[in-house]
Order: sequence, then structure tokens, then C-alpha cells
Amino acid sequence: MEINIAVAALAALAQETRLAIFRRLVEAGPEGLNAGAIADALGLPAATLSFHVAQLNRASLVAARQEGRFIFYSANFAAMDELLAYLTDNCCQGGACLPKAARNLPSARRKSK
Amino acid sequence: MEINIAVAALAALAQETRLAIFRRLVEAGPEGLNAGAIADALGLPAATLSFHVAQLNRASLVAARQEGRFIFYSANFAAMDELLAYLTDNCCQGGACLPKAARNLPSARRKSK
DNA sequence: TCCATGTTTCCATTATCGTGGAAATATTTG
DNA sequence: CAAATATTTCCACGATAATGGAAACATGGA
Repeated sequence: MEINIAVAALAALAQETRLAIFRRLVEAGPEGLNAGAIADALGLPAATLSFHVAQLNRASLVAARQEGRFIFYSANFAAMDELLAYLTDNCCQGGACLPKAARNLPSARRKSK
Repeated sequence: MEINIAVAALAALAQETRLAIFRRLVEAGPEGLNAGAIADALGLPAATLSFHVAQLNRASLVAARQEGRFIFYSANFAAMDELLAYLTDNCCQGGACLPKAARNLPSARRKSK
């Protein structure tokens, strides 16, 4: 993962409303939720929800699929995996800041790409 | 970790210059680097470096210590640990997006607060 | 086809961010 | 104290982000 992509993903999550949306989608699992359901759950105007979900989508953290007249959004777990890998690889010296539970692994390093 | 703190940390890292600074400090280890050295390494004007490092500091991702007439900045590994823990706890369904190397752990869950 | 429903785009407004030169503020050394 | 060096604060500029109402754009059903 290049730094630009990591920055884009971080920026997408670095906003309270968007982080809340993403958490909700993670909670919802692979099925995801349609736009209205997210808006209802978080008490957001449709335009605001649409704006934020579009940003998450642009950063590839959220996928969209049409289903009837609904649009379902779902968390992209693989992208989150890559972001976490980037952070552990580049922002932790020798895994020094991996969560304690993961700290004493044989080798948590990953292909640098 | 509360959502506000996570957002603040993410926002601090969600900027190319700042992420580069943080990476450099991680690389430098606990000793850290003085402001001028960081600026030189990244080719940044002093004012710009100071601005960004202050943001990282406000987000508690970077610590500062005076040493003679230099000010040394160093990465706060514990804070990074907490951020990673927040992300894995709240943005990965059952650890579904933990980096592969860490995925099959007995229990990567951590105290929620 | 017409209507209801779901979602996005358009728009204007306000607020905040990133940048870097210049001046101000430490701190050490002579 | 004065000079040199390190860093920050001040300032102004342009750029981008967040918000939400209203209008436009699908889509499915009667």
C-alpha cells in the first residue's frame, strides 16, 4: 500500500460521522445496510449521509451495490486489513505498537509492497 | 479509547506530510529527532514542520522533550497501540480484518473502554 | 404511464486546514 | 551581554471540508 492510499483511507475515517458510519457497517457485516437505514440509525439528513458514504466509497473502504431501489453499502474488510497492515508495518517499530494480544507473534511483518 | 480520541489520532495521521513525519519518528525510535533534523530529512520549511508536529503532539501521537537548545520529538508507541486496538476492536468484525499474520490468535479482543 | 419511495446532485454557507515568509522567543556559547 | 542557532508564533492567502434544504434522478409497482 502506498502512502497516498493510506492517507486517503485514514482521512476517510478521520471524521466522527464517517467513523460512526463505518462502525455501523462493520457491525452490519457483509450484507451491509441501505443508505436510508444508515441515515436513520445515525439521525443524519439524506444529503449528509450520501456525502460521507461517497467519501468512504472513494477511499475504497465501503462498497456499494444496488438492490431494487435501495443501495446497500458494506464495509470493505480487505481494505481495512490493508490499512492496519500498513500502519503496523510502517508506524510500529518492530511491531512495538501492535496490540498487546498480537505482540508476541513469530513474525507479524508482511510483504512491504 | 473514545471515538473522539480515535478521530483525533486518525486526523493527525491523515495527511501526507504528517504521516511522513510520524514514520520518520517511528524509524528513529524512542530517542526521536530534533525539529531541524526532521525538517531537513523531509525538506520542509521550519514553520511547516512546526505546524504539523504540533498537531501530532496535540493528538498525543508524538512526545516532545527539550534537550539543550534542541527539541526532540519522538513517536508515542503506546498511543499508536491504542489506536490500532480501537480499529481492530471497532472496525473489524470479530477480527475479520486483522492483518493475516495476527488473524489466528487465541483472543485479540481487548478491554473495550 | 403515473406515483411513491430511495438516493444523489446541486448549491450556498460557514468553518477549518495547509503553506511558508517574517518576526518573535528560547537557549547555549563566547 | 551579544551573537549564533533552534524553534515557534504570527499572519495572510488559497484550498478543501462539512452541512443540509431543495431539486433532480432512478427504480419498482399499480
